[in-house]
Amino acid sequence: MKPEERKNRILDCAKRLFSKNGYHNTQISDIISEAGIARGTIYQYFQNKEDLFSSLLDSLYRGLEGSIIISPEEVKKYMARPGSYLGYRIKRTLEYFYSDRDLCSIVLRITQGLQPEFGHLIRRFENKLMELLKGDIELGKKHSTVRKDIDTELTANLIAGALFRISYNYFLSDNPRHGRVDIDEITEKIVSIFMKGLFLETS
Amino acid sequence: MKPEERKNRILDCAKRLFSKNGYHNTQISDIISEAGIARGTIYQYFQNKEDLFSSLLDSLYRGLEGSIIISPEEVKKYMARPGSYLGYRIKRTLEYFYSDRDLCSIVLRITQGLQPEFGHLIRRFENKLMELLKGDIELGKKHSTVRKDIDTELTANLIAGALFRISYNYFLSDNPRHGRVDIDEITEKIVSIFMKGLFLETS
Amino acid sequence: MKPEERKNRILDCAKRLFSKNGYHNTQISDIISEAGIARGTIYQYFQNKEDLFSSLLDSLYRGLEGSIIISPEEVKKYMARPGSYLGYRIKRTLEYFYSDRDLCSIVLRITQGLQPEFGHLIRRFENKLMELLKGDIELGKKHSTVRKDIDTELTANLIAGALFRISYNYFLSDNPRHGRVDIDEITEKIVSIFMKGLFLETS
Amino acid sequence: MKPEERKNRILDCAKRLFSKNGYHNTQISDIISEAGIARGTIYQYFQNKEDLFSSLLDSLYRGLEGSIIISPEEVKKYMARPGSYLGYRIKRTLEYFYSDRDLCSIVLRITQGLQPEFGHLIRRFENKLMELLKGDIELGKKHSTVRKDIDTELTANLIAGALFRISYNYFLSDNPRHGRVDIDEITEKIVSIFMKGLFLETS
DNA sequence: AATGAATGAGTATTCATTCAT
DNA sequence: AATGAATGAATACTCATTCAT
Repeated sequence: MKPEERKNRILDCAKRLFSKNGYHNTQISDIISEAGIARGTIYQYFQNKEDLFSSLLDSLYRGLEGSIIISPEEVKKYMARPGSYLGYRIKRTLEYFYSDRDLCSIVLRITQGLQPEFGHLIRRFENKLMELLKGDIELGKKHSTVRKDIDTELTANLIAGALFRISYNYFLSDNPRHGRVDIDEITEKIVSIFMKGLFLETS
Repeated sequence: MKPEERKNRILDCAKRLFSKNGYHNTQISDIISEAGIARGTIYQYFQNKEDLFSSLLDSLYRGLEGSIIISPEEVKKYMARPGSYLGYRIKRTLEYFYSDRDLCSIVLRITQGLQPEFGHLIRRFENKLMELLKGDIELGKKHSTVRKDIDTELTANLIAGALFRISYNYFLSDNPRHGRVDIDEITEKIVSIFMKGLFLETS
Repeated sequence: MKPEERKNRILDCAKRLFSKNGYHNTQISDIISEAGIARGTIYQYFQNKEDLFSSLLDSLYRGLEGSIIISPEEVKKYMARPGSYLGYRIKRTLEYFYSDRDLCSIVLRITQGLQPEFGHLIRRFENKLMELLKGDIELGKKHSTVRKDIDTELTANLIAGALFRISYNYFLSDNPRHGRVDIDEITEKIVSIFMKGLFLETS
Repeated sequence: MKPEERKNRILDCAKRLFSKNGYHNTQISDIISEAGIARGTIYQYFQNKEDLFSSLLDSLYRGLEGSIIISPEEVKKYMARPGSYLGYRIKRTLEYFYSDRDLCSIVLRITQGLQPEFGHLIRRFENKLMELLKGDIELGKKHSTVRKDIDTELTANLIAGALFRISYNYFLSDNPRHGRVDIDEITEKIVSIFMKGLFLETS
């Protein structure tokens, strides 16, 4: 097995274990026995447990960037109709979390109770999504598809929180839903709420 | 100092420390030195660290129940206008988290990465809110103030996620906002989004 | 057993083991099994292995100060005849090392190859003796009992080196001499060399 | 690079590192990175770390033998005047240590705290010097240049201890003296003490 | 001969919990 | 009830050595 392969194998096993048991309840011993390597080997690739976890977060983050960024062509395409653009963003975000349950668990759950030493790495995920959402909202305001009186920051938080919780609750294996999850359907439902609101018109 | 007092003192110190440092990074040593008691004393009141944390979650949970449940009279009062009822629920929920930053940190952050051993205790908070929100939505549907085509479960998750994130981001001391937070204002903004949606009517 | 007793017991066992096996070849495990205590107990009294060793050096050093300092009355008493004062100093120094073979081994042997982190503590022993010897020589020059043309620093080094080596070679248990060592006799021989030199007068 | 060259290069780097950091604080990693070779290569030339250190001591010892042995012709030459012979021995010994600071540090410092496993190799240095010094003294006694009443063994230890300490303190780079060290001057001062003693004649 | 990734025994240290006083 | 010294299982990390390439 080549070094690069082995490193990825370690990261992979670590991802599974961290996602299942959390940072503190995952021991180096667990990781090496899962990966089928010797105790010392792990320290050839990572300085220590913290560095391993950081590296893992790093690799997950790189996946995020690739997944949820929308290209200029796509922007044009989806900008036409209000809601269609937001829907696309939502769908892409849900797809990111849906694509990898372990990732989802680590980013949305494991990561949360950790110490400031990981703070920076942890925030990157939400900061990135927040940044994109705020950009989307501002863009919408500029194009006059989004109401100008809404609070950008608060709304971005509202959407992000909604997406995190829905991802967490619908995608994680230990919170199983009956049948397969249909992201298009969920997206549509969410967009519908943000399009029309919750309430009937009380003309 | 009376036993009951002492127990509360321990819980209080533990709350501060857990909220700041997390479960694993808070040591018994920290708690006893913060509480000014002897090492053994803590075990007179709690079986072990886990029991102490559970007891703490218990006491926080009892506060939740008292805070966000809406009495039948209030239901009547707020049911009249669509949105006013939801707004009231949102406000009460935000107030609950705003009232105690440590509580907010523990419930929304510290608790997240923990092991299944706490799972049950942890879920109670969100389950309670979810139950109430779902009830609200169903009630709204029955009274024909809420659109019948929305997905109750998903919408409850959406609202809960939004409220959690907003609480976390606006109330916690280490995520400071400029100036004091105005819950009424935040509530109004959130309600507005759920009333009218995000978008301008495109005639 | 009282805490103070226990701490001394640990220091005592550590002294024996360090003196025999050196710093790096003495494990915490060795010390605790020698002292008959639990693994954690040692860390109640000392921060870590380094701190334990430092504390040990400290206590040995305090013994040195008590042993080789000569009171003003003694100075007067011995100052009368040249050589008698130096002899007294030599005797006191030899007695210090002779009194405790472990001390002797630690100060003269174990300590030598260690890292800068102990440098300060290690130097104290030789610095103290050097300081005293240099004082003695200067005093002798002032009283015109010592030749004014000798180099104080170099001579102090010469005497110190001689005393260290003789102590090490005559006193240490693993460098055994036949029969008991007679410090008075050794002292006399050393003084004789420094009194008359090594050589016959070749008048 | 030829094998022999490479082996010497390793020994050379090891010497520098051991002399600076001691045996236990010098890692194989340090040596290979200093020598610019691969980890495995070192084991082609030496069985293990202990063997490497032994080989190093061996090579240093061979230097000692070459340096401080005095040829029969020289014996004749210097035997004439008392003191001149001893002075020559002292000078040669000091020169040996002065010629190589790393050697000096290893022999006089690093080596000291080590375990019995090196005992034999370590003693060789001092044994050799002791053997020579004792021979010198006995020779002096035979030629009636040295006082017959002095204790050969003790005196040899005294001189050896003095030379070790003076070498260590005057030659090592981390115990710097102002200006360059003049071995002839030091030798002269030492010999003077052993010639005339320390004290003024109080006839 | 040279390489360097892999190995795993060895070690210091932590920290929740106990229990004699 | 309160104390705090003692406990020891658990754990991360090191580093000399090996061996397939």
